[in-house]
Amino acid sequence: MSYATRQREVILGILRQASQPLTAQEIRERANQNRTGIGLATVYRALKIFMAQGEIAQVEIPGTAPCYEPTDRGHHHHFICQHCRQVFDVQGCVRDLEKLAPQDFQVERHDITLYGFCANCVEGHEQPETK
Amino acid sequence: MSYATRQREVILGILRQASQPLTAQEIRERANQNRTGIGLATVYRALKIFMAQGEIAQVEIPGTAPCYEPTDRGHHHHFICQHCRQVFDVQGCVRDLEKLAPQDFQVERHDITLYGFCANCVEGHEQPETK
DNA sequence: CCGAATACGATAATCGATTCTCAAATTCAG
DNA sequence: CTGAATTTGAGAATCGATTATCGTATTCGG
Repeated sequence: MSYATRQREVILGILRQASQPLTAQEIRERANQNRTGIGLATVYRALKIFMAQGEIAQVEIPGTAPCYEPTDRGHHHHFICQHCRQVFDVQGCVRDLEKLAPQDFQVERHDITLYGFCANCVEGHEQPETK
Repeated sequence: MSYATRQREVILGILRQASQPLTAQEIRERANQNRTGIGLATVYRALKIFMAQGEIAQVEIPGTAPCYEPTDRGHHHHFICQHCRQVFDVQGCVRDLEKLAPQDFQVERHDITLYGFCANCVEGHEQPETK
């Protein structure tokens, strides 16, 4: 009912090798760096299939196009660099988040997004400590 | 350089009276419930002006159109009902969020978004405790 | 009150993300 | 290998959010 194709392998491979969530565009660009053209439509078709299979998940970051990442990375959150706009994975979490919601509300899940400057962009922006 | 108009008063009033952040569409709908037509373009023009003045801020929620809320509500976060899709303000916060980021990263701000069912929608969905 | 500056409303235009279309290419069961 | 089912790529089409256009209406200093 579904064929295994070179393109889908490439797309899934790119997502797995990436250290950050990627947008559909970024996936296409990386796919085309090496081999021949993979169409954007194909990327979206593959993403839809992989999401249906639970292989990957969409990460929606305000102000950025939706990103995708493998689901096998466990519970984590994201850091967005205000300078280079890259999205980084952040391990770890905090407890007691559910307690923030009003009592009658039922919290199913949560997202934490940190904004700031990544290691590469810290220099020159908002110097951390002019020690 | 900028005229005070009935429309802008209405728009700002709606945002201030609302208990939740509102989308441009929602603002227009509420404005038109009572009086005569306020165009969507006018809503966007007013929002842009109020944001430039620091009166209101944009709240970007993945999967929802951008919302707007007054800036005088202090530090808080948001809860999105997975059923009715409404956005609720959540008071309070957690500490030590900065510690989640890698050491070389500089955290400037953060967003916490809770997802689940609001008080009105809990019944019938994922019953909390079939006690 | 007058008139220039500014804002309005309706709608068309734009924008970025995503989906659709369709002929050609690929996959894979037999 | 063969052919039916599926997928692909390129570009057109669509979608929702936002912005631009433009003739008319409103604001407000003098």
